[in-house]
Amino acid sequence: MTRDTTPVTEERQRDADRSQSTILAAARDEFAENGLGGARMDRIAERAGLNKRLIYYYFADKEALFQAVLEQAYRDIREQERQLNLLDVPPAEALRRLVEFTWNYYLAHPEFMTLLNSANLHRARHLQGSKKAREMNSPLIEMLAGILERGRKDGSFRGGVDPVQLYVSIAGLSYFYLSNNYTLSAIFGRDLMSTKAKHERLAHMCDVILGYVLRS
Amino acid sequence: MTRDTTPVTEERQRDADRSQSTILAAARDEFAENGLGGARMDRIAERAGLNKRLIYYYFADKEALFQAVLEQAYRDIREQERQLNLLDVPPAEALRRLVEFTWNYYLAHPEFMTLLNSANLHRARHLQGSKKAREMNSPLIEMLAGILERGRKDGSFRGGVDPVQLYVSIAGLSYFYLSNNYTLSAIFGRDLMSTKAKHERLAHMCDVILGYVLRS
Amino acid sequence: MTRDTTPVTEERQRDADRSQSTILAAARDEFAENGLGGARMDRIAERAGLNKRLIYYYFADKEALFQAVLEQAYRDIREQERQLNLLDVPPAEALRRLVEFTWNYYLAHPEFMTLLNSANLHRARHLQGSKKAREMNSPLIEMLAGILERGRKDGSFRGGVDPVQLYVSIAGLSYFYLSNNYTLSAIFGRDLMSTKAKHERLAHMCDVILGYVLRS
Amino acid sequence: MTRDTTPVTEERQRDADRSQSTILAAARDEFAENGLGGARMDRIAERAGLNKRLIYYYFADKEALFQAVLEQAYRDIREQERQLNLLDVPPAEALRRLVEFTWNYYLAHPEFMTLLNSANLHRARHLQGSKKAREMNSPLIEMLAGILERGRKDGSFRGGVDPVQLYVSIAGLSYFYLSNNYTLSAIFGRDLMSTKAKHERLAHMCDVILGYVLRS
DNA sequence: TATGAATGAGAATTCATTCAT
DNA sequence: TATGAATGAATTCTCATTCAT
Repeated sequence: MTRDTTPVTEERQRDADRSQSTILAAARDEFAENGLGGARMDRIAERAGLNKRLIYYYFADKEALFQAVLEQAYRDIREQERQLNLLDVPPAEALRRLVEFTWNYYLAHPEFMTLLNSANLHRARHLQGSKKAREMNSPLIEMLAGILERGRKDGSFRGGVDPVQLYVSIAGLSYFYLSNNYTLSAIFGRDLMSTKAKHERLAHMCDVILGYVLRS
Repeated sequence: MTRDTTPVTEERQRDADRSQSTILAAARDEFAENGLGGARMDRIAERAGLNKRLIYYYFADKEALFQAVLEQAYRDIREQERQLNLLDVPPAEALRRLVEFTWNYYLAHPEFMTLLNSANLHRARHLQGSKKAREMNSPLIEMLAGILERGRKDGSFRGGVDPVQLYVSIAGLSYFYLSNNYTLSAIFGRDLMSTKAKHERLAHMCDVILGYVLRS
Repeated sequence: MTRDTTPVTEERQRDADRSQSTILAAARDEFAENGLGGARMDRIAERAGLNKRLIYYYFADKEALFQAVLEQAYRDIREQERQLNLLDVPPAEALRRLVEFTWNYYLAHPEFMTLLNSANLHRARHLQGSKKAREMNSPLIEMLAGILERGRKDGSFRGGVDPVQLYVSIAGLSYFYLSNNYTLSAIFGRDLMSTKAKHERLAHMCDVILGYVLRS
Repeated sequence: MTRDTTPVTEERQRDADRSQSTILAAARDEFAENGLGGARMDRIAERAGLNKRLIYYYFADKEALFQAVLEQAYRDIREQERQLNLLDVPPAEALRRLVEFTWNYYLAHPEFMTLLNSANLHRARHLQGSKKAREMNSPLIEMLAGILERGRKDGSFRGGVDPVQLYVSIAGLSYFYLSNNYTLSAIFGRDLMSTKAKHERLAHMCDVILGYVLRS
């Protein structure tokens, strides 16, 4: 009997897990494209290919779903960040790689930026509720601190650089360009997303960060 | 007769104009607080202290109202930017003032950032329709170009700096910090909006920009 | 003084009359195109090139305006009908002309049919209120009675034909074809409004009416 | 298990079907009484005893609902027409029955006329969209063609009668009288819907049609 | 006579959510 | 676990009508 039911249960569990992450992925896309206010539960169900009612089976309501999506998004980026290994790389090169990583992550995950915007529009109340806020702290801060320390020690970097400030600056340089690329393109009348433009932006950002950090 | 009718006409005109800009201001606040999807026409009317129907009398629909708000927001910031006179200021100091101006504008007008986010969430389609997109080009670009030129000439600045890239970077440094301050505060567990934190951020940004631009 | 004001008053009166009939014409078109429920006071004002408020100056409300339009429409058709002089025409030819007149009137005034439909949709309550209902009686009834009498006397027409019934039949033969021409065209898959089709219809209707009335 | 689920599914299906046709019937009445522009979705829901939202669950919008009502109305009349069996009836009698059928159908289904009027007010655009327009072709046309053929063969009917024209005429004779009965009654000052008046009309129409068709 | 501004009631449609199975 | 049917409360937008001049 046990043998009989156990696999069934497991299978069900697997189905349940799959449904749940299908919903999460669909919701992420919908929220990313339309914001929290513009997202539609109907469309999420449709994207997921599942019944709308099922969403409510797994998530209390739209808000809870958004919070889950947000947490998942943080888990994803932190996971990627943890893969970055810059311990053996010379400080300047390490910084350059870090800038590049941030840029590429936003490029590959534009939804992360819109989710972040939505979260902040709502004053991050979805994070307040989450006990995991602290877990969301980026491992990049630690990494940056290490790099800065190494650079300062070998005399190539200036001292007194706050890794948190630098982290925010690195992110901001990519973020503003990519998140506002539609309005910026319209205003400047040039395509900011062409291959050439993207190369130039990345080069500029590296110059800025290194120009700031390198001891002259 | 003339005396009688003229003021009447003017007052009417003034009423219409006043109603329209009252609506615009109310809409700006509502859109800024809730995004395009989360904004409520009812609330806009309520904020404006005017009949909801009147909004539709002056603006075709929610979208058109949003577009009008956006255009107004750009007019406002460009107006402020034009006031900045940095011609007589030494290049390095001029750059510092420019960073400071940007920072202070965002601080004083947080709604500008959320409006920008909303506009980009919708792929700037409200700008595409606007013939004024080009008028929205920032005078800061020209100003920056002049400053960079002066700095290069007097030997204090490095050459080859693209004013557009630099403009985007200056904006991005403030923008990311302020626009995402809720999530960042939650994650870092510190208040990014304290007076001290704000001072530190401004100092850091000036360091970054000048560190990059100054010839070592 | 009298001399001075009189012409002014007359001119004003003329303006007033003109405005009123401009409104009536605009309203007739709007009601004809959209029915009573679908007509829009805004559009009527726009069509008339006059301020919406003015409509209310001359007509109590939408209903009263519709009633005025209806009365005008009846006045118009009765006026035209009165022009028909068939006294000197041989009975059979007179009937043929009458059929032709009806057909041509509907062709030239499709709005008359839609107005009639609207009036009947509302159970002719706009006519009930009108003291003029009786004035709306068609002179064609009398005319028809005369023709039938002449035909019966000269032995060419059958006796016992009710002029009212015949009037309704003559009208009905044109009306159904023209009023429902869109659905009929769609269903039959042929264009009922081509020149050829119209000729055929007219010939058919004459055949029907004369076939019925002529003594065999 | 099978026993358990089958009826469930069926009942669900039946509920959905029932809701849908309840809505259709309610909508038909509302549209018939008020026209497309005058009909109210609220009232349709109320008439149906169902939630207004449900209407939108099954029908895209008011227009689509109207189209569905129209198609249903055509299905209904065509269904009734198909029941008419006039093959074994002598031609003259067959024609008489056809006139009578048409008359009685309109009498019993006055909503059909107002729906038709609404459809034509809107230039039959609801039919254009419907692939079924052709299916709506009346079987009466074929029937009429057969009757005319039989009558011509046995020498009682004249030749050269177009069944489509005759069909339109038969319909028109009833339609005009019944559809416009309110205005006609007001104008003539007599009740066109009294039993006597209706008898007289039917007799007249038969006389007209047979008078036209019968060889003298 | 004429008009632009303003409004309250209402109408279509939408949306998150729940029911019943 | 999964789903189609159903709903109440909004929400955007419309419309006839009135105000003030």
